[in-house]
Amino acid sequence: MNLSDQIANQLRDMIIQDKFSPGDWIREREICKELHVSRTPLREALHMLASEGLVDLLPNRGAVIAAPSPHEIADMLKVLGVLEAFAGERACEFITQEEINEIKALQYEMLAAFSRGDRLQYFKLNQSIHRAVVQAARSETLLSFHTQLNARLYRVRYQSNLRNELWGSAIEEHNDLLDALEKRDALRLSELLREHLKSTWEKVSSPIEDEEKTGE
Amino acid sequence: MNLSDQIANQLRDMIIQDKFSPGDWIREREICKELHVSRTPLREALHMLASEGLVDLLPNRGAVIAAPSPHEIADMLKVLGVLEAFAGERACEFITQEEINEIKALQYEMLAAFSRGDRLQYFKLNQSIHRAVVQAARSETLLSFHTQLNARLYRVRYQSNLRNELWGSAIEEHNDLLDALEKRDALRLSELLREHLKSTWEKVSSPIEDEEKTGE
DNA sequence: CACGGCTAAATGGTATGCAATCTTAAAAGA
DNA sequence: TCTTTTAAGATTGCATACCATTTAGCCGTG
Repeated sequence: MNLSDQIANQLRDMIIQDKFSPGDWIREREICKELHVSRTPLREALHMLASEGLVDLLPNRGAVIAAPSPHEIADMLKVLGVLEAFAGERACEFITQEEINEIKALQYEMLAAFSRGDRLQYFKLNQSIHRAVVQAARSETLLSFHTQLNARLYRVRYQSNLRNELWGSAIEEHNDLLDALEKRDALRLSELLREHLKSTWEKVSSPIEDEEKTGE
Repeated sequence: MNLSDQIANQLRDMIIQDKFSPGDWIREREICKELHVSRTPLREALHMLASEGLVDLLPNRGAVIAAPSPHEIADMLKVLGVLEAFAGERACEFITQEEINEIKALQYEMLAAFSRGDRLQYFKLNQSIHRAVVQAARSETLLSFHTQLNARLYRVRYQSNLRNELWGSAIEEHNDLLDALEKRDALRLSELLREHLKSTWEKVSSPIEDEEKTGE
């Protein structure tokens, strides 16, 4: 694997894990020292992240971490909802019993994380479940777009998950989701997924409105 | 605008306009001479195209123009259908009369191109109409994914349009589409768009099967 | 005659240097 | 004291040079 790709992955993780905040400047030389690489592969990595929408490239002024507005976030969640709804339909068609069992296992692990109050683990398992459904849809294109959108949304969703009082609310919805999957009820599943994303927006939006007040 | 971006645009156009064929190798130094730029910005551009799926980057072996398999093409068209169906729903909600009139105008120009037997112009107008519908959906995310998918599919669609006997078949479907738009019949429009992409696959798939025989 | 290893040329990967641009801070004038 | 201008410092953008890897051709051997 290329050094550029490795760096891109590292930066993606750093952005997602909040080592950078939206609006933060990325000073090339600084990151170079930190990752012990030269500027060329770093710059290539930044261009990749830019075309994924994770950073904005300003001419002669380098890169800043993308800071999507509430409007843009709502927009992305809408499209994500559409993609997941479609994924759900197809998943009902193609998913194997083993995959369903794996999702069940993830659901139980998520319950465990909830009981322990381990929000990070809960969040990751939550994401894994959604990813598993999309993977069951057997569409590379869908998976790649889903991954792209999730990367852009990851931070904001994680933040809202950390703060929100309703952070365990996905459990009920995921139970229904699993039920629909087992019965291969495509219509209900796709409806559930779309609803699920809508409720995500509600959970996400109130913290965002708080954040708005603290300034850009 | 960055030199890298300019180069990326140029390469995109060259790929789309068939100056490269799928599977072709991109020899960096060669293209550098041709475009009168150095390797650094060219390589940055290639990385961007790679994350858009237009080229594949092989470690230590450079870049090749992506050659999607028939299966992958079908997959992309499916997802494109979903995106356009959603776009249709939203377009019914947000589109203005001016935009509808513009689409009508494009439709008439398409008829003109059809009458003249100008396949290239016909094809471009066809694409413009679809893009106009997506733009009316007022979703940046949707538009960007739609653009990305179209770029990946452009060549294959253009090729099939050139060869196929049924190259004027979109006219009837587009008439229905306009009708649904004017009546703001979201359900029918989204259904039409999905159907339209399905028929695209049928038009695309037979030439591909022919091509398959000539070897990878 | 065929197969395999070796060497050389070509290609991609990375580092660094130089030029252009932007940011800043300080100094001077109003 | 505040504003404006200018100059220095820093940062990015691009080019080139160097290193590693791959590939293809050739020679030698079985």
